[in-house]
Amino acid sequence: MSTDPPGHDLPLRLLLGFRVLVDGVHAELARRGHPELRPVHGFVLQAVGPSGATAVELGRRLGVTKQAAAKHIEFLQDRGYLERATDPRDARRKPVRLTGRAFDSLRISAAAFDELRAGWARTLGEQRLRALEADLRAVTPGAAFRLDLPGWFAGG
Amino acid sequence: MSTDPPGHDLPLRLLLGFRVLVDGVHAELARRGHPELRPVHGFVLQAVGPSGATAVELGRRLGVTKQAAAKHIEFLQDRGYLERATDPRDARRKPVRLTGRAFDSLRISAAAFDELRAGWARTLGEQRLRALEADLRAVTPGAAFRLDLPGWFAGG
DNA sequence: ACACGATGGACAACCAGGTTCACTATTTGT
DNA sequence: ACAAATAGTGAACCTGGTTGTCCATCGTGT
Repeated sequence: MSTDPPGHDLPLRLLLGFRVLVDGVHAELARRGHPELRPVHGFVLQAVGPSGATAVELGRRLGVTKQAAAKHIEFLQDRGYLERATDPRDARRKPVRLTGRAFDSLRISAAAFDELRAGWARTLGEQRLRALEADLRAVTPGAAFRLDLPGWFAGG
Repeated sequence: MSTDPPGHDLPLRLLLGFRVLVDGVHAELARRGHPELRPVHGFVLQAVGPSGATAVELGRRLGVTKQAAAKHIEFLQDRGYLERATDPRDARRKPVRLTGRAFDSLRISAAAFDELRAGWARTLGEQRLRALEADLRAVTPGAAFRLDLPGWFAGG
């Protein structure tokens, strides 16, 4: 009797929205000197954070194994986004830190996300956009971001 | 001067929302006799559709190569979700059709997505949810679903 | 002081999913 | 009739995830 829209439209739109925003940011990143960065790398750099992280910590934050985290570290270190440090208190730990280049990319990302959001605000109105954000927060868990998109999606 | 929320929250919430819905549907699918189906498979079955498809057509609909599509076909055929047919007009084509098992899984998925949507409607109110759907449609392209999530995200 | 368990890092093997390249069979069009 | 386009298949390769294994280092309890 109700004429509710079909439920399958919602997940599609959510994913599409995610892709639109992330693609927009990475187009800007590519323009501004970071063409090698893929969506996944932004999340990794974000997870490393200003205080750095070890492979184990990074894996925990991202919801993947330490080995998977180590592969990302190697990739980003090779390209100048991370640098290794040592921990004088614990010779086992080999924390990585963000380089200037990494901070530069994070600044560009943040600005691009803000600009994209402003575009949505122009389309929807700030009021509606805030409602959208609030509603999404209400129906999603507060949980941290999980990096295992490929495996989750396709079944690793 | 404005105190706009940071733009980076939006993509996270969109992705989280997608995951919540898809995880919910697949939990239900697993309970109802389809534990092997991964998120990606739902999209493949949807893309095959009631009228069937060949590997080339499927690849086009999903935005991946025909070889990638063929791998999905092989997987789903082995598990009884797809069956091969022949085209008497063109011996090159080997279209696949959905089996009864596939239709069963699609019915379960549709019902689960509707139920999940109803849950969101209970939380947000039907009004707000419709606004959310309309707003998402307004800021996302009408484009079809692209299957290349793993490669897109991590850089294949 | 020392042995033992826990922790961090690294390496190898494996699987999934995507890609490109190459090849065969069939159809279509000139 | 023959050449170009199309459908399917297989192989090699890349990435990113996993598990399993091993070694070095730290912390703890006896």
